[in-house]
Order: sequence, then C-alpha cells, then structure tokens
Amino acid sequence: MKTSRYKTAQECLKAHNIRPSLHRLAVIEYLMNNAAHPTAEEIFSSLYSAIPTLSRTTVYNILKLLAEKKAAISLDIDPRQAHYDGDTSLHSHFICLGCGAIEDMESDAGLLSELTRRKYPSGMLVERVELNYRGICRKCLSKEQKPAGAT
Amino acid sequence: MKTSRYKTAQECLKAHNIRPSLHRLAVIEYLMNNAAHPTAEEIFSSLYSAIPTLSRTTVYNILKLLAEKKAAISLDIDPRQAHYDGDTSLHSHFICLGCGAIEDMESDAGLLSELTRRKYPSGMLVERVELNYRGICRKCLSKEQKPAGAT
DNA sequence: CACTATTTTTGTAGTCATTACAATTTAGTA
DNA sequence: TACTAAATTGTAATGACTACAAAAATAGTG
Repeated sequence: MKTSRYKTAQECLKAHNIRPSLHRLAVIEYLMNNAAHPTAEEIFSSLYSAIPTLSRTTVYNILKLLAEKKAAISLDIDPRQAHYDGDTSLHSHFICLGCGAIEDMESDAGLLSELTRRKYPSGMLVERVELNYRGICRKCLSKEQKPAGAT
Repeated sequence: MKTSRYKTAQECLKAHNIRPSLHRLAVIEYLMNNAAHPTAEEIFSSLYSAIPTLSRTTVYNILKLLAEKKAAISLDIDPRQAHYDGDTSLHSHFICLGCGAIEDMESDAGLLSELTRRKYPSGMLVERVELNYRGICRKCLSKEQKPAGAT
C-alpha cells in the first residue's frame, strides 16, 4: 500500500533517468507529497511562492517529461485540464461528481494487473488499463443530507 | 451484444425526453450509426454537407444535452477533445496509442456492473465505472512488423 | 580558470476545443 | 394571426496547452 516507491525526489528522478534540476526536484517532490492529483496550474501556483522565478511553461515541460519517463501519470479524467499523479503503482481513481475531488482506490491492483496481462481476442497489445469510478464522495453525501431534511 | 437499444433516432430521443428537432435527430442518428466515437468537430463536418445551415455551436449544445439526458456518453479519453458514444450500454474502451482509434470492448459488461454495484469501504456512492485499455491495436501492430524486418 | 557545448528555463505569441451570450429563427398553441 | 417558449445561430471570449526562439544555467574539457 505504498504511496510512492521512492523515499526522495532525487531517488525517483535518478531511477527514471531524469537529470535532477532544482525545478524538477520541486515538481516531483510536490507530486510525491500530494495525493490530491493536482493540475499544472495548481503545481505552478503552489511552487511559485517558494520559487518566484518559476515559469508556467517550465511546469508544463517538466510534467510532460515526467509522464514520458513514467515518473508520473497524466490523468485523462477531467475534460477541462490534466491532473497528475506521482503514484505510479497500479491503482484506480474515484472522481466525485459533486466536488471534483479525486481519491485513490488502492484495492484494485490485482484486478488491474490481471486485466493488463489478459489475452484479448481482437489481438491488440494492451499496455495499461485505467479504471475510474465516478459518483458522490462521502463528504458531499453528508452535505446533501443535512440541509435538506425532507425531500 | 446490441450496439444500441433503440431502433430509430426518434425512439431514442423520446425515451430520454428530448424533443426531436431535425438537428437532434441528425446528431443522435450519426452517433447510433457510428462506432468510431466521433468528436464534436467530426460530427459537425460530417453533417454539414447535408445540413448546410448547421452551426458548430448547435452540435456542441446537442451533445451536451444528449450527455445530460444520458442518451449518449461523453468520453474523457483524449486530452485534446471529447469523444462521444451513442452506445450507452455497459462496455469499456480500447484506445490505440499509435493511431488513436477507439474500439468498444463489449466483454466487460459483467465486470462493470459488478464494480458499480459493489459496496466500497470509504462510503462513497459509485454511480458509474469506466474502464479504458490503452495499447497498440492490431492494425498498428501489423504495420510495425512489416516495414522493419529485423529488430 | 576560461571557454564552449549542451541542457534547462523563460516569456510571449499562438492554437484550438469549448463556452457565453445575445440575436434570430422556428415550433407550439390559443 | 399573434404570442410564448424552445431551438439555433454566429461571434466573441475563455482557458489549457504548445511552439519557439532567446536567455540563463550547467557540465565538460583543455
């Protein structure tokens, strides 16, 4: 149930053959310490206070690089913008239709690996499988019930 | 293994409480006869020759309406643009990383319905589940092998 | 150290899907 | 026919993302 298989940002970049510049370290570290699946903009504005010379383009460049080298995952979950996940282990996502929150579902690792390995009759080569749940999260459920009373 | 549970576009719109204007009929009919999971732009330009008064905005409006009323599904599969699916039955998708083609995988209906029904410990309410396979389709696999020879 | 080549970062300008909005047209009904 | 509501249109705006060329930082070599 490890959230990241690397202890440090350094280690993670090295393992994926990415040269560890200060900005790259900052981005990957942010991803590793953030289970919130941030967008490029969220990463940029969070880091900007600490690194005022940081450019938005740099964040986009780094995220693209991280995804290419498989140090992070780009999630096609939100039609508005891409979300990024520093946890590259097999897991699925729950997306709340109410508040948009994205939660990890670690329990599907076995299912996902089986679906990836399986042979498919149409003869395609499956490289990865993504499983997304959409619904209402616990927080939004409790908000819905309290103010209403009768329905 | 029905691709659409309605025989006619008329029938489909009526079943979802959507008034059957000519444009709406054209769009839903296009979706029903097209397993290619088209984008808004593809739908627009395909219909434009037959309906020269058609506006791009109208296509966007109609697609939004169809998705809201669950007469079609908006697929968050491609970060560039939304793809639409007129088949609202439980099925998953295979997306080719080579050519971008989207294929239906009808075989997962049972799995999807089980995952939707399942109780989750975190207490969220799961409304729907989407399962996406990514890899190389059969066509692209055969293209890769022919020109190379040795590798 | 000095000098050069390469990598990384920057900022601006552009692209492109999608939406907001107000005006116009069409359909439904008395 | 006239009035109301729904549907459609076209333009302008939004906003995420990318292209690109210049500037800055870094690494390598004598």
